[in-house]
Amino acid sequence: MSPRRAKAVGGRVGDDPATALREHLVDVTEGLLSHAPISAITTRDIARAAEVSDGVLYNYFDDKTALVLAALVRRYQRLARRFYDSLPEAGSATVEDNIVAFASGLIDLLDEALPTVAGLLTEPVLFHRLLDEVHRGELSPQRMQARLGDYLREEQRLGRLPKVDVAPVGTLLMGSVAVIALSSHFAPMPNRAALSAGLRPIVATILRGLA
Amino acid sequence: MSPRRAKAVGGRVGDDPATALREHLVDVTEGLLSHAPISAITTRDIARAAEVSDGVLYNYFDDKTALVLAALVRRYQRLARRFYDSLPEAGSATVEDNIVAFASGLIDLLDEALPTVAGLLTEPVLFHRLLDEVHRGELSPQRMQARLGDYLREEQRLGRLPKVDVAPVGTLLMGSVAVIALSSHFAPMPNRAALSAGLRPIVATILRGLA
Amino acid sequence: MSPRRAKAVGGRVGDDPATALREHLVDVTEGLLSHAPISAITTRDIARAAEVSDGVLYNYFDDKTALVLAALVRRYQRLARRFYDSLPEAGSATVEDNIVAFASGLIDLLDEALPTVAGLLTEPVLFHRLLDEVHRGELSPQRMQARLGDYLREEQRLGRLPKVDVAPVGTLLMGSVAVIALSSHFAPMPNRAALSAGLRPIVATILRGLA
Amino acid sequence: MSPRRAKAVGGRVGDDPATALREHLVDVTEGLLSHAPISAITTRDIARAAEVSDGVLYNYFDDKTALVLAALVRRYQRLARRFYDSLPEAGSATVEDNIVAFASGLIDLLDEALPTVAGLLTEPVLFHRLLDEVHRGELSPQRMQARLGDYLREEQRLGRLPKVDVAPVGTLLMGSVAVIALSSHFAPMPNRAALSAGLRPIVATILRGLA
DNA sequence: TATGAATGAGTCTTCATTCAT
DNA sequence: GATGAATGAAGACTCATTCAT
Repeated sequence: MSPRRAKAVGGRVGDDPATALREHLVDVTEGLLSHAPISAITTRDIARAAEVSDGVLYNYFDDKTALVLAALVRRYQRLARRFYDSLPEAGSATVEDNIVAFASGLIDLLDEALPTVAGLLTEPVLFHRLLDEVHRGELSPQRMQARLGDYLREEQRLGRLPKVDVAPVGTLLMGSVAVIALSSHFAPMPNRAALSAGLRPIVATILRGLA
Repeated sequence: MSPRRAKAVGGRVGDDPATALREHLVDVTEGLLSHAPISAITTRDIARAAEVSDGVLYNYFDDKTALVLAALVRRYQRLARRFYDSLPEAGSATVEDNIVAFASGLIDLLDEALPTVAGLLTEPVLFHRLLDEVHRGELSPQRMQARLGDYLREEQRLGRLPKVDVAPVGTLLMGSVAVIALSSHFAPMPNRAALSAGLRPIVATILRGLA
Repeated sequence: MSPRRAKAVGGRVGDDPATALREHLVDVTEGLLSHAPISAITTRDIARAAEVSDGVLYNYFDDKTALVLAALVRRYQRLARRFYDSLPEAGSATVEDNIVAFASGLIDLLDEALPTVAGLLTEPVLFHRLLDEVHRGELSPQRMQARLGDYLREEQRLGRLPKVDVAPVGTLLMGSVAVIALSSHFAPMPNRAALSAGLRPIVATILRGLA
Repeated sequence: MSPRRAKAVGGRVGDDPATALREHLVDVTEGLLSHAPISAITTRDIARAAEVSDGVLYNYFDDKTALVLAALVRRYQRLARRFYDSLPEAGSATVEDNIVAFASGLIDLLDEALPTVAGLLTEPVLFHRLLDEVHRGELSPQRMQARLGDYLREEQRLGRLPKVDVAPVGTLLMGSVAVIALSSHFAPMPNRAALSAGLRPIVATILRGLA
């Protein structure tokens, strides 16, 4: 019953052990977020998964919400980073292929993020705090749309795209992608393969619309 | 221990009073659905809001879930009905105006439905039961998309639209609308007016893409 | 919603209809007692089974307990009556056969009564009120034991049984029967056939003990 | 909202305090079992009686059922142990005295166990789980009957009992004892003294029956 | 007198949070 | 700092009983 050391922190060499435990809790919570809706994750689940006692979390976070928020931010950043890293370079391949690639990246992103986001809409407080955090950072959603705009304008500069307003492309593409990703969750018989296949004609239509 | 008469049922003239309370409960629950995520609505909240005792709901529904389901179905039908009633006739006005009108209706629909739908993703059982109910009815989501297709084909017959495949239009339009509706929830400072304004160039781009 | 006649009372010709409904409730409740433990029978179950409204029972009984008590008394009397009617006559067949017959009747009685009695021990109030009722009547359990005594003394008078004290026979027989009946409920693998078969050697032992 | 230390655990010196509370809960529940039928014991009653908060029981048991089961097993073992410890040795005193002693022990056992056992018949799940537990242990009911058989055969070997089949003795004795124990519950005015007094002639009759 | 909807106390169970050790 | 048992407010649901009609 006397205080014991946390068992499973491990701690990367050179890290402050206290910080290490904090990070460990966030990691573990982030992991749980992919498997269950927030409301179904209990503090005990987290403690068990982290192989740590029930009470520790309160040594590092004000409450459960604060921990979950930290995990959500981390999750968002991981997904956003992966998305950014997969973006094509202007001038390479064909414009259509590149836009399809961009859309595919978005689908992957949404596909993973949607369940979590959906679960979040259930917790307005958490949700708005997450938005605040996320918009503060350099990987904000706004910048994701802007990035597509940058790419398109670069292609216009390279003469591979007519010089018209490219703003609607963002909305059209994001939207189509969202429909596709959502459909795979909503449809009575999810058929993501077919929907993904539908991506190319959609991109083609958008590109024709730019002409 | 001392039963009393229900206080707030009121009852529309000519209604079966028993049915009246059942409807009252559904009404009240539907109302609560707009203000709070499903998981945050307790049976007590419902009873309080209905000014009725804690146990009544079980006189009319098997379950909290059954009541909530009834309220969701009602909500869906109300929104879908409003949407259908706002649809333009082929041949009237301009095609672009009509599609913008269609999209506006969708935005209104999604705007109200999204929080509820999102909250539903957390409750798979309820969600699938709602889908079953909703697909059984005449206002099913499928028919909503089909309706746009019908309209576009009618305009093709009238010669106001080129005779190409109109399928992508559905996805593009639904998607853009979803983005716009979602943005109003995600953005730190929702600016729906501006987003709605962006609708016309988007529709224009889609129409050009059909040419 | 206006008062209606009870639907399913039927009423034997010439009966006071009010009494008829009272009896009907008792009948129905008695029926339910064979199928479920008392604590699992709700007033609603009774009303449903009687095809009568939820509240009627309170027009004829102080509360649920009073109705159930009436049903228990009726049940007891029915079983006891059946038992009495199956008793052998002194002088007929053989003494051993007659005692076996007596024991068989007891087994049948206990077999039906045990679940109900067991369920009763859960409700001390009800239980003691039932005992009071039952001991007041002419079919009291005491008289059941006495009846065996009467039979045995009659056989002694007929010279078919040695003239010793027959009092222990009652306890021995009732007890063995109880063990047999109970075993069929308690045993992990009830094997009533085998136990019933064991009856004859037991009776033989008892008779030898009387010599 | 404001957790406090458990008040009444006390803890026997040297015990693991966690185990102490678990045991305390079982003790308290066992105590309640003697005073009230299982179905009338609420989790709150237990918590109150243990002077502990409503939720603790779920820190140690899956279920109310699990706790009650533990208490029942304990109760059974306590009673069975007492019974075994009171059994006579073959060869000592007289055979009749010894069998009377055996029967007295059984009466004591049944007297305490009957109300609980009866209440159990109402809860089939609990009942079968208890049987499983109890049959697994070394104090199983089967061994109780076997024990009497062992004793009688030992007396036969010592020449103090005729060498006939002793099987019926078990049923006869157990049964008579059951009748006596039951009578003390069924009779309007329990008169256990008188009934116990009736034991000797019964045993005498049984022994004569063996000759 | 019969109806049956309404009542609400009471049941079991969960879980974020605290705090003595 | 770490522990993890204890807390107790809630939550969904049941059901004997009442009473306006």
